[in-house]
Amino acid sequence: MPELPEVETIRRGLVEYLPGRVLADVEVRLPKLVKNVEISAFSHILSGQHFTDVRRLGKILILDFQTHSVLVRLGMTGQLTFRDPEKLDNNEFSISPLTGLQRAHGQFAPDKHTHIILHMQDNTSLCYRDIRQFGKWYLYKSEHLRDSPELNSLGPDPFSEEYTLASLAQNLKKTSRAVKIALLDQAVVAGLGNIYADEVLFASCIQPTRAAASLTDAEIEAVFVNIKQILLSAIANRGTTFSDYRDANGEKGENVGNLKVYGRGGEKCLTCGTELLKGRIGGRSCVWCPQCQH
DNA sequence: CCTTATGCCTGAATGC
DNA sequence: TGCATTCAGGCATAAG
Repeated sequence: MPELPEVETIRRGLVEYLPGRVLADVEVRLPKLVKNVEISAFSHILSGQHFTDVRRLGKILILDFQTHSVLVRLGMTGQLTFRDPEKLDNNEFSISPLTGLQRAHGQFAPDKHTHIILHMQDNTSLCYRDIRQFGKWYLYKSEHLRDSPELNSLGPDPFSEEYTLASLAQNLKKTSRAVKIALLDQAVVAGLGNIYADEVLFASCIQPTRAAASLTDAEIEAVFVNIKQILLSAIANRGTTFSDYRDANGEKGENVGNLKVYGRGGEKCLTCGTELLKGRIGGRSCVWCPQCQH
């Protein structure tokens, strides 16, 4: 599921391809994904404009055009890939010798899960594929982007100047919610999802059920530092792929092997050997070490 | 203000 | 083999 490191990896891929390219036609096959404007306006406004930049805030990807910006929330299974027909080999998919399954080689051919295609004048395209259709797209005039509810409701991005120990401490100390749930709240800090929230709490030796307001200053500082370190490390590994996540080139990330707790419920803690517990906190699955985390 | 529940979705995994 | 059920979860929204 795309959290900050996955979205950042997609962004870094797209920024190599998109700026300067001109949109010829916008093909929206599943109109409900575009949330704040009619499809006709969405297509009409964007057609003919060129990409100026690709940015990210938290888990939100921002596609900048000359007069407008598009916000993309990838939800659970959203994929944004760049497609260049001139670079397609004829063997776009191959059969994995290990699994017998079709394995992507870089680019995705549009299929029944491809819901939005931005066609460029040079015949390349940006394909949005989303199996579970939890993704959301928004269109804003550039000057209104900062006032959008989607960006306005975000807390500090961990790699922005707004992300400080003081801001994190303030946001954690004012809520009695479980710290795990608080870390998933995009208004507290923007970018963590279930994978990295579990990883941050393990690295910080904090039980996920603890009330956020009960954390000591030292624990908050550990969380503050570990958020940045764990996300940076995940970005260096090009994100975590469990099933659906792919980068702008359709490639998987390599960060699964870097995870200490997420996806390892019932296995042994890599630090102390205790069996990792798996439970539900606030409706979300959660894995932690009962020995290492207090 | 808070917490909990629900709906949106498909596909993989599981149970009978 | 097939059919029904459960689970995965980001996020908005409603209810308690």
